[in-house]
Amino acid sequence: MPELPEVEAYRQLAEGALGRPVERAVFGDRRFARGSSSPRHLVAALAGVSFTAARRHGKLLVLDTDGPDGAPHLGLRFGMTGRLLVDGRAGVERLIYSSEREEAKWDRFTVVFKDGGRMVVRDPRLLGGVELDPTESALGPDALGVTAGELRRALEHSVVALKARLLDQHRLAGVGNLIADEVLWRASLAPHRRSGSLTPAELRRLHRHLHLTLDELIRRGGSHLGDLMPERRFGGHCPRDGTELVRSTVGGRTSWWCPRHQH
DNA sequence: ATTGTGGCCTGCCCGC
DNA sequence: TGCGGGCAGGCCACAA
Repeated sequence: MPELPEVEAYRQLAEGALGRPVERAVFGDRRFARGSSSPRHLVAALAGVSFTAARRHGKLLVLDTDGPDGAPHLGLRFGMTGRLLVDGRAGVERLIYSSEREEAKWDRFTVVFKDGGRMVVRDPRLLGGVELDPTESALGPDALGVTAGELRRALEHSVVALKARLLDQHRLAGVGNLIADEVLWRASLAPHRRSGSLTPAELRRLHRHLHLTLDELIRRGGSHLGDLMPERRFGGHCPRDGTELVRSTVGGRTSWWCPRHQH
């Protein structure tokens, strides 16, 4: 599913859409419009502009424009099944939980450029969305560049489950369910640990593994390519010590973890 | 303010 | 072969 590594791949793909005047934008499904702007307003704001930068903040992809009225920013979210295509090329090949099929009705939002090319958000389940001028300040620091101090501030003074905090995009942006399980497993921390209970050593360990894991998954090419992923099922075993994994719901999400080495 | 819960959305897989 | 139910989780509205 699109977590930080996939959206980073989408961002790089979207760089191929920069500097190309937009002829028109089209909603394949009006429900894909998010935020306070109507689909009509969003489409009108994009006509004639060119994208000037493709930025990623957590799982949010932002395309800046050279538009006149304060240069509108286009926010793209991909939910768990959304893909980005530029001129027919996909940002990632395989997307777990989504479908490989090509259905015209899944093209929820399309930007047609004056050169004839196009950028498409394809999302079978409509869990993503397109928003004009998304409120980036509502997001926590990006997980890829988060400092140890920022991570500590995102987690301290809270009795909420550690994993729930890691998934809270307002505190830390970019970690989704699969990566949360992978990072906690690598850092030997139980998902239900109270967020504020981590010792300085555990915080350092978590910070180190967060960066190592994200770097590795970006290199491998997807959030579903972690070492824990193949065992995230009934009867699955810990790749480190062979213990049968436990499944529980933490922070409202299905969580798999090793009862022997994660504390 | 913080925190937890349910709903949205629909492809896919399973059992009957 | 079709059908119903359960499942997946990012995000948001809502309640306590």
